[in-house]
Amino acid sequence: MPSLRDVAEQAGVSVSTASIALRHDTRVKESTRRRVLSVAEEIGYRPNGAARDLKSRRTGMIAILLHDLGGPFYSELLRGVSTRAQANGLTALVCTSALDRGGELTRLLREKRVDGAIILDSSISEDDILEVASPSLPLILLDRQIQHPNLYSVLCDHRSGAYMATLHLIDAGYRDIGIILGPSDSHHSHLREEGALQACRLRQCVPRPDHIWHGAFTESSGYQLVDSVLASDDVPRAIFVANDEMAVGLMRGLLERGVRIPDDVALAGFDDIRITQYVSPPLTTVRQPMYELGILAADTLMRALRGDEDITPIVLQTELVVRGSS
Amino acid sequence: MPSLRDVAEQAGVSVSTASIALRHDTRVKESTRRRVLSVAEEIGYRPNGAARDLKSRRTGMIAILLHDLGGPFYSELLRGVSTRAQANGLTALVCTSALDRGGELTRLLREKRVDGAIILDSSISEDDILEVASPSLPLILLDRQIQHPNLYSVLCDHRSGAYMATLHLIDAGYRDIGIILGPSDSHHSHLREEGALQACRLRQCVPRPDHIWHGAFTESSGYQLVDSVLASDDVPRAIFVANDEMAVGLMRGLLERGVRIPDDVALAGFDDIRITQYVSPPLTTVRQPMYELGILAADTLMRALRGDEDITPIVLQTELVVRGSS
DNA sequence: CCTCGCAATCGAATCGTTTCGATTAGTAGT
DNA sequence: ACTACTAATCGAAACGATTCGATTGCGAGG
Repeated sequence: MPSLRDVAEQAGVSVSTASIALRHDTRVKESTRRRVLSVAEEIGYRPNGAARDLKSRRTGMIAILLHDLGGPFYSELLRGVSTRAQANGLTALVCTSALDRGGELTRLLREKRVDGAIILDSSISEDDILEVASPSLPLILLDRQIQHPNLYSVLCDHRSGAYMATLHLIDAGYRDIGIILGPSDSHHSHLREEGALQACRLRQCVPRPDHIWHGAFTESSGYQLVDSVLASDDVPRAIFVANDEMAVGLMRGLLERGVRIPDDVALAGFDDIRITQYVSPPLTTVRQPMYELGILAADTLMRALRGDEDITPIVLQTELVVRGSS
Repeated sequence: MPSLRDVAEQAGVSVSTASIALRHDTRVKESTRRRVLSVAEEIGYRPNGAARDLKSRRTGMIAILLHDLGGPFYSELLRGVSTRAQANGLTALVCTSALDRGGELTRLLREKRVDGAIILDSSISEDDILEVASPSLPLILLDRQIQHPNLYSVLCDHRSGAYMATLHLIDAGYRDIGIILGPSDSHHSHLREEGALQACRLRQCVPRPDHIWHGAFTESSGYQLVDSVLASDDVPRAIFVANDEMAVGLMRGLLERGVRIPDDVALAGFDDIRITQYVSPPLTTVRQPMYELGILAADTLMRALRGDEDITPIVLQTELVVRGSS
């Protein structure tokens, strides 16, 4: 409630002096500075963020836009981003769009209540992104690329991850490969499909078309696919599943039918979500370096905020994690 | 970049008219409203949040303060909060304090960049909370109580949850109970201990003092406790573990030692984190209704923002989830 | 004694909205 | 033709900080 003006009056100085005194500026005499500080303390002065932001044209805050918090690795991502944000004196906020369609875009980005943002949310349209990006609001896109001077990209190499996982299955002796993908309009699904097929081509064991299925990237969709998979006259000996959620669901279904893993069917997933370590057998999967992704995304944002205009995309490699399912 | 003034000039109206025109106020003629709107669109006008907040003294944003995002149920909590926030035209932000000690308190709360906040983070000190709470910044505390006119509490009944779980173990025939708690300075650990002991007293099977252990609420600390537990000359037949992380760790340790669950030792945990469903056997546990907690917290915040001064704490009940481990 | 330079402080403009009381125009009533 | 009223619009004052050029006071140098 008390404003800088109240502090100034009670300390017997002008508002401008009070302002710089609070910022420990050397231009004020030590004695006045102490006086201002003690008055501020005494009357419970708190700077008003809105006023400061308005005048200084920066907020000291950055946003991380996610679709929802359910994602398994968001905590690691955020840890990476926070680390760097704090080192640069910024505060990182997380905002989800799943339930607040557009609200967060308007409040945070359109109305510039943050200095920049990191976006990992394929449900936000390209148009919306293009609309809000500006020289004073650089955006870092994760796992997505849009050509624009104020859009920077940090990508994970999903293709090579899927390639490694599939190659691993093949080279473990399972030449009869099946593939379970996500929704056909999913960019990630598409990339992972390409990687998997590339490995198959290399080893000359491209799966039959009816050994490629599509799920919804959810556990239950994986579970439901078990019928289709087992219905095949010639069940594949190994399956690359394009994400762990589906892989876990499928695994549950297979075990219920008495299929032994990896003896009857080997599995590999993608994402390295936490439960992959706890299912039995533990699931072979592909890890995305989310912490590093956060670090790089934040660093890129800092660069952008400093005016760096190099928008060359940064690509991170994934890591194959071999466990009992293969 | 373009401001309301630019819009007004180009549309040939005053700034004040432009302002209300953009808000679809009926005081402006339909024709001018359209003109203003089209000019705004044309020159890419975007309202400046800081200016708006400064003048209107509200931001339309609320914050959820968590220690970190690693927590298993935060996504449910956030979903609850978001639902209600959106229904009231507010945007919910998540902010973690683990890495940004104090920064988020200053930027968001002290400098009032949000209208209110929901706090679930025992690492934020009572002093800090008391310092920032004010009539214009109501705070909702989850699982914590502080007496203050602008602090509202929503609590989960951890005690009765622990009571139910322990009673369930005893009534399943295991009279020889062990208890694994969290750090002794943890409020949650203390509440859960009370509940567990209350059940034991009721059934007259209070555990021996050396059958009560303390961990760190982490999986690895649970794993490490397996030695102490098995070292006992008289291993308890059932163990109530004060959180699932430790329970899962302990379970892993026990299985490695060839202990059968629940035949040799029965287990119950607390929290109902996701992996409890995937470990074998699935873990009996206590579910906190995080979605409902989010809903209630948000509703309480809305009440507070409307000036309601009733700070009577709200208490939510937990739910026992019986699975294979008991 | 006068001026110069420096340190300390001040005043006023500014950021971009919102809001409220004042003004103008237009219409209707008598 | 004049007032009364409403509808539409305007002007100016906030909101609370920052910032920059201007001012004051004072000791040193000539």
